[in-house]
Amino acid sequence: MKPEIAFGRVLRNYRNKIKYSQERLSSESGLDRTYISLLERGLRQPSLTSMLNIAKALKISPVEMMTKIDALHKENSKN
Amino acid sequence: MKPEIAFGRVLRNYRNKIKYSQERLSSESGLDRTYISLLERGLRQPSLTSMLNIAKALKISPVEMMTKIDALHKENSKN
DNA sequence: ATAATTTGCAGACTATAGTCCGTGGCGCAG
DNA sequence: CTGCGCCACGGACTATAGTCTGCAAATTAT
Repeated sequence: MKPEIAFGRVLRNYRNKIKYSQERLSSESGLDRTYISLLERGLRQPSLTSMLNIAKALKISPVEMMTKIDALHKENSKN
Repeated sequence: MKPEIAFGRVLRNYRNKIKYSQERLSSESGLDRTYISLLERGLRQPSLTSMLNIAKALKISPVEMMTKIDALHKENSKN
């Protein structure tokens, strides 16, 4: 699976888990709300610092986040 | 420490460990030679896919790489 | 049913990621 | 000294990350 798609799914999963709106996550992470939307839909991929800011806003470690991304990323075609 | 600096140090460390030149790493990762140089000096930060490509070229997992980056990143001022 | 919250999306924009050319410096082998 | 591998660095360029405004559709709540 493409990295942007994997990242988008992981992002949306964690955001739903803590019941944040995109807007709330936006203000916590310092990134634009519409950009969060683009990320979740896999239409953009983040830079390193954006990843770190988002992980912090989601209250997870960047390592945990990368673990999930990598797992999805390595998947062959399925989903 | 700023994410770009942390990433640059981790990158150079791993590249030296496997004794690749920047040019070799460039061709393995599909990224430009001069861009690798910029990354190592902390003048640029990578996107997610660039990180994944570089980790693969360095023959390490993205999770391991992120672990090191995060450790350096969390350091307060020292170095 | 309707009000409020949330999200998708478009367009136009600025900042930066990433490429491609080259040059010159440094260390080291021949 | 000369060549060679490796790297820092420059300028100019294209692609994409990230912002901002605003509106419409969908959800959820009342």
